Amino acid sequence: MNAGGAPENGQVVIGLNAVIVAIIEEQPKVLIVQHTPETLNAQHETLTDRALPHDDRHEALPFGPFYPLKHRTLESGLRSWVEEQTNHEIGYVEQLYTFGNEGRDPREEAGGPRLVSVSYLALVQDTAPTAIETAIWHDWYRYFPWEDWREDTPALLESDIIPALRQWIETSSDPAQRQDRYERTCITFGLDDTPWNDELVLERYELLYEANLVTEAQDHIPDPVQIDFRGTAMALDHRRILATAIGRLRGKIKYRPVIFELMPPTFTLLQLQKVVEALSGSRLHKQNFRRLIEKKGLVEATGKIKSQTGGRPASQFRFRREVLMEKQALGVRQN
Amino acid sequence: MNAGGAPENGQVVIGLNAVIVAIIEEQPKVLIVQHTPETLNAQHETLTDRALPHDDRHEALPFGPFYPLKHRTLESGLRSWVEEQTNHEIGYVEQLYTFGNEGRDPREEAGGPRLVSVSYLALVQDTAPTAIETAIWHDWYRYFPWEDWREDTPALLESDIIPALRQWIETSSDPAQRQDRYERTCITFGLDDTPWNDELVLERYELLYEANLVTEAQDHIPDPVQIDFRGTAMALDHRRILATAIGRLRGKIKYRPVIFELMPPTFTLLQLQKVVEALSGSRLHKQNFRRLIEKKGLVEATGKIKSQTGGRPASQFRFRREVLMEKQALGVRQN
DNA sequence: TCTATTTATGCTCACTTGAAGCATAAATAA
DNA sequence: TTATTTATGCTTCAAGTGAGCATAAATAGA
Repeated sequence: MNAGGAPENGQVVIGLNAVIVAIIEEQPKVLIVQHTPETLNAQHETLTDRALPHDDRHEALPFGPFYPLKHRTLESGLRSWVEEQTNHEIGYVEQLYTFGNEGRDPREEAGGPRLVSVSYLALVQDTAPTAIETAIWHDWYRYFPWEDWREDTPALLESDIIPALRQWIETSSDPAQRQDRYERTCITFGLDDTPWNDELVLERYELLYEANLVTEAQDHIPDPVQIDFRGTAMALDHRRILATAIGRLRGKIKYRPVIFELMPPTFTLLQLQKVVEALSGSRLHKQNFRRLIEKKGLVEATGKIKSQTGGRPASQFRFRREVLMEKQALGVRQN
Repeated sequence: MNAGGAPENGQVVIGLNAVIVAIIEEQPKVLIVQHTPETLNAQHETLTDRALPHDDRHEALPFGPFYPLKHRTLESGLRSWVEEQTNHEIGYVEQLYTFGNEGRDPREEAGGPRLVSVSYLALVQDTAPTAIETAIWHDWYRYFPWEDWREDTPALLESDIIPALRQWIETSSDPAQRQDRYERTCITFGLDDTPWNDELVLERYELLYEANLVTEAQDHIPDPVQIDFRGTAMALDHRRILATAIGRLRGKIKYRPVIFELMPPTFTLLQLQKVVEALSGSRLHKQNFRRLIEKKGLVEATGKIKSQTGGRPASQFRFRREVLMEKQALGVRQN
């Protein structure tokens, strides 16, 4: 018997996962911790029932507990341990998704509780060093190299992923399934003239997973050389959560001014553009970008001028805090 | 001591809330159950600490338990009890939000577990009668009369809500707060030439809540005459969940073809338009709507023709199932 | 039967938005 | 000095959107 709830139907424990994003030197970074198999076992969900190879290479998202007696809300629980661990004030928090899949916690089989994880996206203001030594800021394209189109088409796509996907399409014996695979590949990976859609990060990852092209999907210990071949693998389903976060953020910046949560107090328009490009993984037309930003009225010139830009000095801008109120205030959509 | 988890930090129970939507006779409907105070106490979260008046008028969203030992995933748990209770196959399910606020379950104070509710939006295919006699399909504008702009501007807005909000703005003594209130009211309620944004359902409800203009926000037993004045009140924070669902759905139909989950297998373009209008609460330009739909290639003519339309017979269409795969396939955005 | 009314459907037009590029200004680097 | 880099203003062409005109084909009613 326990304190409350439906004991005969099993118990539940809640955990909080955070994708903590910052822009450091114009690159998109996520806070990553190194987990040992033991710490992982206690905490996370898997995308499948298969266990990951225990080879000590577990890069994982930070994970925190939810203490019902201490935290008034899920979000305040998240904020408290994230701010504690990162020394950053969190500007923006958004709930991503709640995972309740069976079979993530091995202790479940021994009658342990079901682990339900609520995942969050958090944006922090740049880069005071973190309090935890085990945590590192990693470029998020480390995990999704095919998502970075800032310098031309990612090489890995042409040389490896697209051919592998085409082969996966062809290996199906059922014509309807081939058709289905082909269409989904078109949409997500922009095959055959379909335009690339930067928001489909999760859909692309899931397609690769289904096609057995990422390490997490393999049920054998992978060849060490292969492990990081198509992006660095992560513990359990953390790469999936990260993909959710990136896709959500890419969509969000197009219609909400969340971008400023990642900016320093004052910046030039090119700096702003670089951050948008870092997140969306694509290049933007400079003149049109500034026209857009100025039209929206999201920023105002400080009157100051920044030299050492490598060229003509640029006006500095600041974000107009007022528009934060305007919940629907437009973002920086450019296409 | 209990079976697992962090007992010293309190326990947690998970519940599942569903906003089940169907279109019945071209009106947007949600499945509503009548709750007694007792059934409510055991289950839901409140927006504040204040209790609702116990006057037997509790219209509530269907609620179901999550059994970790029975349900592989949260979603399958939801599907199983919803399909059981409604006799409908659910075409589409989307997780909305997870609420973990303190103070919803009165038993918490007596050492009971924290109640965490995961809420879902479910779309069902029309209208076989439901299995539960206590459940009724209600027009969703019953709860948000100000959201229905299909026949001109809602009368309640001009006559009551806008004046009340203006007064609320003025009653603030702090000028900055007045400014803030004014701007938020402009954005959400389209004051002073700001255009009405159909997706801000939740933001509008929360503004009314903050301004003490909805029954749920009042901490006294309301005048019976007043209860349904600004839309029918719901139990606890269910009206808030419903607002989340409506806003999410209104946004979704603009870029994903979820609308077809609500349509019969075959339909005319006007029928499709009426459904979009019912959801978005606005009128659309007929010729432009059909141009849009035909351009997207989401539908195909069946070749058949429907008479008794009250005018010239119309071609019947069906949804092209193929495009369901195309996750990014465009929806029916018209503005 | 004739006519008003209703719905279906094709098409035009003005206007807005978006993508791309030209051109000039004002710094730094060599 | 000159090439290079960045900043910034402006134009042009194409595509998309909103609004309305016009015609077709049914029903409802006198």
